[in-house]
Amino acid sequence: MERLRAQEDIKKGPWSAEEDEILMNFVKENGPGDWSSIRSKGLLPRTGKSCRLRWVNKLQPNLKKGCKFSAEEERVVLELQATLGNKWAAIATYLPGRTDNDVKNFWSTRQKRLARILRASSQPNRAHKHKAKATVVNEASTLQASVSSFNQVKETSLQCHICSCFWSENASAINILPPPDCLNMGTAGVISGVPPAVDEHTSPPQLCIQSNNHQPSVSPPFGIFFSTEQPKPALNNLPLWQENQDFGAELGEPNFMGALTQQESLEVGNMAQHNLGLSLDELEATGQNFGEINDYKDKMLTIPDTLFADLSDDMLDNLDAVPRSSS
DNA sequence: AATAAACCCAACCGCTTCACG
DNA sequence: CCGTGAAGCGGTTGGGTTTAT
Repeated sequence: MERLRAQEDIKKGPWSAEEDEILMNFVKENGPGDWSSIRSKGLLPRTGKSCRLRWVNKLQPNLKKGCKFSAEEERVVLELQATLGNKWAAIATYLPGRTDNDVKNFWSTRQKRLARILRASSQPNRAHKHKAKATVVNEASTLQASVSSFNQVKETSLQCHICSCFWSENASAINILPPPDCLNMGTAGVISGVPPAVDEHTSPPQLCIQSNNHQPSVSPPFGIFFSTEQPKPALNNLPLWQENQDFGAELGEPNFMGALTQQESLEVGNMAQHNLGLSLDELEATGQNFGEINDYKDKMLTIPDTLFADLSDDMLDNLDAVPRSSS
């Protein structure tokens, strides 16, 4: 009975300014901890859990309030999410002024947005269907070659079509970030960079390479992640991100991937990765339409026509969400 | 101007981990 | 060891705000 009454005394819902002030004063005097004593001392009718959350997410100093994630923050979130998974608290430690809740909300919103854009871009355009193969082969091999050489030269410069690469050695992952202003065929960006000073105790060793002659108009994330444990990093041998594995479901055909061979699944999945990995904010800000971006992505991957031979019309309609050459 | 859709984010819930008696 | 409570974390929800139609 006592417990029941105690539960009824617990206040929920939005915090008032007065409650915030009481909590701030408590932390000022006692430090951020012993949250449950706030209620047991009768200071606030809130659970310790609620008090802690309020402090962590809203009241603690140095929080970035009311400003959107920057492109750099976005890049960090995407890179770390790919490496760490949904470890929001861990990811937030790399983003000063951001909480795990911030990162979580950012990611969640972004995923919804991607899903919406994916749907929106799925409008049927049969004229472009089945035309993926012709112009893309060379670019795919270019990327492949670049990845291989990058593996070997690491710290020196190299020529390729990719303008921005991120190499997280401890995570056994390389993130390739090709901004669309490198789209022009034949444009070779000189990539050079040196490993930044790294405190191995506070941050994972990371080599960040930026283009010398390109300031990406659409900054990362736009990436392919793969394990360096793969003996030969090749486009058709990349492990999929989880969201790629889920892509079949996104297409409205849960068994889509299952209908394909593993090799085909990998290719489609990585193609989808491109689609899902766009930096939407900046992409939209540039005013570029998705057709252009999709054209670009076409140049990065080869999708054999045979892939589509056995798919239903509905599935093909959905696949229009995936980049396809307009030529 | 009205309405719907999308976005944003505060706060809750449930689960796991950890510390302590 | 075991039980219990606190703290921490990730998932989810709901409501307010902004943007698009």
